[in-house]
Amino acid sequence: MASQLNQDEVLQYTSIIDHILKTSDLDTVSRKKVRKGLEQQLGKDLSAQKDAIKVLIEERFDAIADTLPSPPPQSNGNDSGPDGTNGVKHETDSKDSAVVDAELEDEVSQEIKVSTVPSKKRSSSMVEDEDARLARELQAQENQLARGRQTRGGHGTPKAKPKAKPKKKSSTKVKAGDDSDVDTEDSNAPKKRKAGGGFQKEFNLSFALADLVGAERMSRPQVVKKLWEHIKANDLQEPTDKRQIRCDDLMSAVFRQSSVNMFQMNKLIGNHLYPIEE
DNA sequence: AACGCAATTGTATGGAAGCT
DNA sequence: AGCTTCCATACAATTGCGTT
Repeated sequence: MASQLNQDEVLQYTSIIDHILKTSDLDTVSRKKVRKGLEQQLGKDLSAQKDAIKVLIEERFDAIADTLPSPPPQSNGNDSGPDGTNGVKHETDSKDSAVVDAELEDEVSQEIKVSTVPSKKRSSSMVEDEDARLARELQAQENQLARGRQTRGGHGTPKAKPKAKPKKKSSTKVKAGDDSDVDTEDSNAPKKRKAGGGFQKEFNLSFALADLVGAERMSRPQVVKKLWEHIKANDLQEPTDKRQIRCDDLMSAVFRQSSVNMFQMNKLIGNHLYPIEE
């Protein structure tokens, strides 16, 4: 098969392909789509020249991608570290929510561009692009690590809370404990994920937090548990609203606030958990 | 009295979509 | 049609308040 393209065809197809690519989203467009568009424009079936056209499309893709403004330097990229632990709030507070939203969106879209190495869309020929992407990804990760305090995904996860999911764990969850026991024999069931997921993952604790809970390494739930032990032992709950926790010296060192909301506490804990590197 | 929900994050899994 | 890849979602522990 694979009849080649003659000079005229190359010129003709190139201009059409260029047009299609320029009017499409390069992140989502596929060879197939371009070929279909080309067939549509020409009004004929090009399956006989599929291979040649495929090569041509990839060439044009590269060429056009090169002419586009290079991917946002992302200078800071992640740095917008929103919850920069303490004091950070003012940063978002001072901005219009609209502005913040826009920035957020921008950030997300950038991140998506970087991370979604659309291998299935771009296919094999874009290896160089892929390398560049990987390099940027690594760079971004390094930046994050360098910044030290990360809530580890705390702020970054673009899809972290896109939609308030209809979490209805409730009943199943309540009995999860004994469920898992029974699980062993009753394995014909959809086989839940074996315990040992994210909740069991241990983290290195910051000095302040380690001081507070009395251990240098713990999983998140364990930290929460210890914190509550500490809170109750010292009677740190606000009598009027028990969800409010008054911070004593040890806790102030961690949360840098005089009082903290129960849920906020969980959030802030993330700032003091660091991945354990082998 | 019992259950649902709120917040946090990492992992597993099922489904969907695209490509060959 | 089969394979690959990506995305969305459930779930794990913890507590206290609110609702039914």
